[in-house]
Amino acid sequence: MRVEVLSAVFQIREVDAASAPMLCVLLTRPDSATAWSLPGGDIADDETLSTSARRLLAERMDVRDVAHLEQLVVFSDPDRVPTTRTIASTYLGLVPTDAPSAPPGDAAWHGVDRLPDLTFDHAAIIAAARHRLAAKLSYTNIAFALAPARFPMSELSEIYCAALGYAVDTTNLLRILSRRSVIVATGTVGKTGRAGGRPPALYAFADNELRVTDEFATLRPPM
Amino acid sequence: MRVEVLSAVFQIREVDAASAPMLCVLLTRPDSATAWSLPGGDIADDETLSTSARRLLAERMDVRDVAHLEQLVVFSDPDRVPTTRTIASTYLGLVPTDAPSAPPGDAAWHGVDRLPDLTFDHAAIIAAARHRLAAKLSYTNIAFALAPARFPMSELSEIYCAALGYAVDTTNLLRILSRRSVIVATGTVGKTGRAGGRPPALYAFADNELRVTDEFATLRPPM
DNA sequence: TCAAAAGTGTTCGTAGTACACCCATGT
DNA sequence: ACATGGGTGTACTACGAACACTTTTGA
Repeated sequence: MRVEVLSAVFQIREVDAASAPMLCVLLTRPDSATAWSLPGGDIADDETLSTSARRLLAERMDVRDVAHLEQLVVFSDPDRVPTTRTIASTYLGLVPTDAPSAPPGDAAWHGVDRLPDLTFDHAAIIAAARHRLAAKLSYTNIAFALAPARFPMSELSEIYCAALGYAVDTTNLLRILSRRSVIVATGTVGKTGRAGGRPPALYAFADNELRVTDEFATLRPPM
Repeated sequence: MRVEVLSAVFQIREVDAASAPMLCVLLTRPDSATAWSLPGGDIADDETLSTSARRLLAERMDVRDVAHLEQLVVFSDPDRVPTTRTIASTYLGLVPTDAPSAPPGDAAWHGVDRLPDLTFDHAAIIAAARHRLAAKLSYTNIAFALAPARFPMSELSEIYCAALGYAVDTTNLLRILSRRSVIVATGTVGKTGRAGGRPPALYAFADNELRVTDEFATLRPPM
């Protein structure tokens, strides 16, 4: 029985200059296989699953700027890998937009809406990761791990839009995240765009660690 | 390397007649060990982790009425079990109040606020399970797995109170769960209590499967 | 001075909390 | 009748959605 670690690592990237930035996932295709796979590998004897996931991403994918990493469910169907019984402990990883990332030759970032053929149940793992990310965007500060250190609100809005799959109102996003003390104004301003326009104020996330910001939508404790 | 399955199984039980019902967890102490443990064991070759968890609970604990079972995080610290490297895939299980449960001699239900000494990291697993349960009570119909088939609102209120650890307003609970179509009135009425009082209407959960009822507290999709 | 982008303010709806008050039953 | 518990109704609050309007810049 094998135990493997698989990571769905996301980054918001500009796929082409014309269109809006997109949520992308890191995939690898060793030995020029036909289908792409999630990066991962076997756990070592002296490491936890999460350190193993981080090590494998650094060693094999040269990805060292994973700002957030969390466990997804374990995939344990006896037949998920035909050859040997393999239990996959899966992870969601997030890389900020300003982190350099030059994946090796056999790896590449793929827009989540244009995924190629994937091995085994890796498509389901990516779907679970997307779902988890979308859910946590609404009640935690998880976007800190996708955003650059400083950013104008319009850019943050694009990040949310790419991760959620639908437009969000930049105005209200600022109000919500400010009220919850998720983001703070830095006092600095950015550069105005190519076609003129008011220079934007720059914001930053208050924390660099996951924090639940809206714990009880309902049934909150008295007082 | 061993892979074990451990389950934190909860049931709301009347510990003593005088006090309010309490959230209890099923523990076992084989061979009269000093510390108690969560039920579990090794996975078989042809089963998934969840079927393994269900099988082990039925075989060893004679618990067959697990209405809801879901994965918690995997505990993978190399030293969590001193003797052999053991990765624990943990589960949260819920048993309705009206399910018969006569655990075998080496097992017993323990109130979560009066836990005995526990082996290894089992206390942390129970804490994670409680946390998950409390969170899901506020945005899913997960209480279906704790409540009996039919119940007066006062009883459901006690269940929520026991699981959350604080009082909930029965009146508002009815309104919230009705609006979300989590519970429905059955049209029947229960028996009045020992000291008189109006006989309560009986309600039932609309579904017997986990459903997210309040997906987006905020940032909901447009329209 | 005009277009483009950013920021402010206002209105509206709705969900949830708290709590007072009314109803039905056994003793 | 009255105590006991169940149920209904009604403010009140707060948060978020939508959108109009104002401000600041480059061309």
